[in-house]
Amino acid sequence: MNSPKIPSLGYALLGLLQKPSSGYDLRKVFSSTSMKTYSDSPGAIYPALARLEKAGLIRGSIEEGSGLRRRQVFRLTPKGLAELKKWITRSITREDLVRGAQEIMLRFAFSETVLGSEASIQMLQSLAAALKSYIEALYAEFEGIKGVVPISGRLAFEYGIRGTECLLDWTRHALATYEKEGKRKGGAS
Amino acid sequence: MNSPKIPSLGYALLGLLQKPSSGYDLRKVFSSTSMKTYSDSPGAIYPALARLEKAGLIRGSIEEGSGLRRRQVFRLTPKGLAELKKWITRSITREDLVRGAQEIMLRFAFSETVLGSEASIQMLQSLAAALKSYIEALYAEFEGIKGVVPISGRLAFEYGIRGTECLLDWTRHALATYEKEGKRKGGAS
DNA sequence: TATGACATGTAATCTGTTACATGATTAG
DNA sequence: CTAATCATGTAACAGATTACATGTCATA
Repeated sequence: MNSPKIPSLGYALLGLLQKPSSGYDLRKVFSSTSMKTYSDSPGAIYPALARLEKAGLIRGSIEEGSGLRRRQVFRLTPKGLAELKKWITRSITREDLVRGAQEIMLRFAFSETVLGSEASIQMLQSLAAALKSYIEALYAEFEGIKGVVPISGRLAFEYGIRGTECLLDWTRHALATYEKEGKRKGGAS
Repeated sequence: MNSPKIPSLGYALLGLLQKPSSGYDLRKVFSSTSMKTYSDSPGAIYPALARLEKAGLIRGSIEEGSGLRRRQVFRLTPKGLAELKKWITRSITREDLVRGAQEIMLRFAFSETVLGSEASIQMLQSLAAALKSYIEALYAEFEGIKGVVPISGRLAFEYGIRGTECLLDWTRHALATYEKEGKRKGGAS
């Protein structure tokens, strides 16, 4: 129906709202933890929450009397949870990889609590497949340019390859971790 | 005087304009090469070029008669070259690292042709120092959270560390490469 | 003559940044 | 009483995305 493209920040908020929180709580998450890549400015958070609420993905309720000032606590609606699940389970494309690992990691980080560890494992497998084909393409492009660019340009491109290979290594490490956990607990989910 | 904050795309354009190019040429670079992270849409490129020209950093001249349609070729002005140099030689901060490696790599890729290999080496040393301190901080934060997040969250954080360590490894590789090159040519620039 | 590559641009819209504004409550 | 922290928001502006508009030249 109406899917007016939710930006990355919107999904970050949906994921964090698995635990009901106020705008201020969310800002603190962005400013104090490792999610500093997202803006903690009120001019970003509050309008984004308003958009999500207008789209019916979250619902805010004012909490009075807890001592402090009026606080609006937001919760995921069923529609919001569905949207979050859809986002996490989208298969990983070349475009996702070109944009960088950040959004992929955000999806992965939420995958387990939203959908369970089988979903995390599936995401890792989809990621590994996309990475292998991407790395091949990068090597092919490298062959074409390595003679015609300065050393710094060649090295920068090499980092592009190394970083992607590092992500693939991590993927294998993560899969191995889930395998171990699965055994320890004796099975999936 | 007037430094109304040039966005990343602006610097990418300045760097590419070391070789005089038209807007269309630049778009092709963004759409066809490894710089796909930047938008190749005319709605991004042409206004960005207009801003740079208004700021006196580049100058466009219409090239007639080369067979095809009117083509406006842009060139760096001395002011633009100075701005580019300033951007490349800025020391690397924690904020730069948090935002990701992309802009750092862009600066590095241009450093050699704009300022020479000594500048590239200095940038690598500055980067290595910033990375070492950042990695320590990441490990410290990891200790605090690894018990309280789900496996997928812990793994995502681990990737943050691994990716940063990978960048540090690359930095050493790049420094070693310059050392070898320096020996082969018998000294710096 | 119609298609596709070359080449440049504009308009509407969306999102984020920066800075400001407001006001309650708590600690000193 | 004053400052800091909690908590929410708005307004002006900058920049990107998407889609559209325009027009040339080569080729099939």
